[in-house]
Amino acid sequence: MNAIARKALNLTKGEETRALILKAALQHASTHGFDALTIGSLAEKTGMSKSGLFAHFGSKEELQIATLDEGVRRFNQVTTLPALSFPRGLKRLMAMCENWVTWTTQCDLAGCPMMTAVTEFDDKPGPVRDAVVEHMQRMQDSLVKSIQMTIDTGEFAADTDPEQMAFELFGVLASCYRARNLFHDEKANTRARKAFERLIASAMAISEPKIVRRRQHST
Amino acid sequence: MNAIARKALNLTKGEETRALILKAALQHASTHGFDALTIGSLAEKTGMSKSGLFAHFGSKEELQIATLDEGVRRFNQVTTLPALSFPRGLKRLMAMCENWVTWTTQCDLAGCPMMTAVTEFDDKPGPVRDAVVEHMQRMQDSLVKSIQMTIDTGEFAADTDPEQMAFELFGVLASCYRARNLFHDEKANTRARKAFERLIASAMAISEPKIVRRRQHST
DNA sequence: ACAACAATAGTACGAACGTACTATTATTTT
DNA sequence: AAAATAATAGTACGTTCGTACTATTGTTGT
Repeated sequence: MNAIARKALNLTKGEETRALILKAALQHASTHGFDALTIGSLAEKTGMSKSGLFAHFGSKEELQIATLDEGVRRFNQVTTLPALSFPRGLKRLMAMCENWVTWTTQCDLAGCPMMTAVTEFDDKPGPVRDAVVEHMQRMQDSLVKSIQMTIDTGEFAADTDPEQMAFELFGVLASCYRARNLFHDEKANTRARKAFERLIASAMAISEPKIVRRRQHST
Repeated sequence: MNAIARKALNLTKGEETRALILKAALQHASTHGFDALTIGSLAEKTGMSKSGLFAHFGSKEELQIATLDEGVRRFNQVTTLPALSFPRGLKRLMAMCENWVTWTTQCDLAGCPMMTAVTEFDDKPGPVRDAVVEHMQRMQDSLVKSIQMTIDTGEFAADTDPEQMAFELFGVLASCYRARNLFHDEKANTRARKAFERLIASAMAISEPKIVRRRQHST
């Protein structure tokens, strides 16, 4: 990128390089994990010197956090944001589910970087873990809110437990990623969609016509 | 352990040490992952020398695979095996689900080592990945078989899709582990149980009395 | 265009890694 | 008890790691 194009985007040279590094870093982390996100390998991948790259972050932990942030940014960009164009309630929730299934493919990532980060740092205290927890908590809150909205619109039964449902939706996604990445199962996405549908269907409010059985006859 | 006690168990000194190492290794891997399973840290943890420990495995990969095998062995020991004492069908399947929820606690492990291994090696070709795939495939097959049995006993509806159900059961477990390890959510186990129940209930065959609606009246 | 500054490269360091190779103990077999 | 063998420890090597520190190049504002 030349200086003129950069100015048009209001980017300094440093910011541009940083973005390029993070793109490579996210790809690397989504494939090999955040621990494999070494300064050396990333320097080689970007064609930079170790020290030149290092200067952008100051520590490996900062690099990991920055990469995680970038992952979340991209995630929101291709899942949450587009879903907002749907009316709040069931439509929007369903759009989000569908976007979850396809987002890594859309972003040209091997696996889901957040899912990787979760298992990698869930028992490793420190700033990176803190960042992971914060991000995942925020995502979960936003999901719970979406479900609550669907209750509020009357599309989900009033006694639906939003947190329980979020818990189960997340599980479907985890299972989908595993089937895709470990088994290369082509049916993974289909299975995930079916599971989402089942989950959503079972939460749906039964609406008219209300059926009242006056008499029951056994065969 | 002295030589006499060892002989009683038909163990050579080497086998005993190996078992002790693997116990420590499994604990370490379940907490910090299989990549953090370094010869040095493990030697320190067991009070052995690096070379003395190394000699038992010959390579890091072999150590990782042996640790994974040990994890699977323990898993089967506390989940699959006890479940076999229940009659085949729904009872046994439910026992397995319950055992999944509690097995890491029972074995004094921080996280589920297999779940960790899956995300750690799903994109890292090599013998360890091969071992992970094989183990997970075997587990899934056994789960599918259990579900099929429950269909055969008539407890699950005949049109139940065993693979789809296995997919969803696994997701619940993944979500449970995440909630426990990342969020330290005490409700994780309860949520998992509820999810299992829901999943099982929705697959259950509707049995007598068969209700036939002769007339429908709208309110 | 030139000074001021930002960005990148170069070099060096101690630590930890996996794994040879050899030496020394324990254990087992005869 | 001695000989044979298994198990463990010691030492050393080349790599790679993260991160200082300094030098050089590139960019930007005046």
